[in-house]
Amino acid sequence: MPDLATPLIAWYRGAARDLPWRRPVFGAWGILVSEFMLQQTPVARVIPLLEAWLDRWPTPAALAADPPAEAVRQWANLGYPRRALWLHRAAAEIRDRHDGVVPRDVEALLALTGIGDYTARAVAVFAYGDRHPVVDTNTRRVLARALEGRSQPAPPSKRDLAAMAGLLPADDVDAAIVNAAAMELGALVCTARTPRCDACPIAHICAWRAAGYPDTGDARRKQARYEGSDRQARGAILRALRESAAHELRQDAVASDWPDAAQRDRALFTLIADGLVEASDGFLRLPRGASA
DNA sequence: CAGTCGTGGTG
DNA sequence: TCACCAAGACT
Repeated sequence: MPDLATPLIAWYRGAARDLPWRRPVFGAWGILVSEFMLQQTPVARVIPLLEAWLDRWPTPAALAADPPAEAVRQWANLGYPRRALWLHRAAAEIRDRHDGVVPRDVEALLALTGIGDYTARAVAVFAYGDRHPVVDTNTRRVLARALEGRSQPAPPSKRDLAAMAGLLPADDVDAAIVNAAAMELGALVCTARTPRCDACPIAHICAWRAAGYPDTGDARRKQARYEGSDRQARGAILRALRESAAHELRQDAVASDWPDAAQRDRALFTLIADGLVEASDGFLRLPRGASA
């Protein structure tokens, strides 16, 4: 196994972006919120909304004290609005189970709503400095190329965690940097479309480069078309509710111009099932929560 | 395991 | 122009 850690650490020192959540004082809650927002949403779109979020809700308890509707509205156009609901639930769980303190233990983090293998370890490592493998889509691509000689990674797997764990130095601080550096390399250099191999600090040990950059195929799931999809219909309904000054709309007026009425109704049904929308007496609202 | 879930920038 | 892509998680 080639040593990736040493060149990655050296490269990261000089090339890492100055991102808000990397500031030493950012705090575990800020890290947690940033990780929720970064799930499938690009960094540049997250930064302004993250800062607004933390200005409004500087602690988990502050967020949990407001109704989920406020979280969904503040989420704005980040996409996948279930994440706003889940972040609100996680905040309440942190208040109720952990005295309002973001837990440090990976198992406790995994038990929170909306937190999976990536986010749990990202918080434990980047907020608390513990030694765990953190594997995101960037890291999987870097390892697929450098170690397996593939052009694109296989679908996510539990094996990814073990593979990354095997690359981490013994020291906690160094291990955290290697985790961050692998992600950063994938984001800046070892990119999905046009990798900048001339600027890569591990090009000399890259199996994909040694093999002549073969196209090994792409086993990733392809995204469904968005235009005309149920997701677009859901987005239109939720946008109308977010932007409603009265915080409610007549059900027969929401997305009334949507071309496919059956699709609109189906989208609304799933939004209600997801807890993103509440319906009563002919009106739709964002969720106000169980307690008054 | 495979399907589902937003939104906007970009090559 | 339009398909691809983006610090995933849940069912």
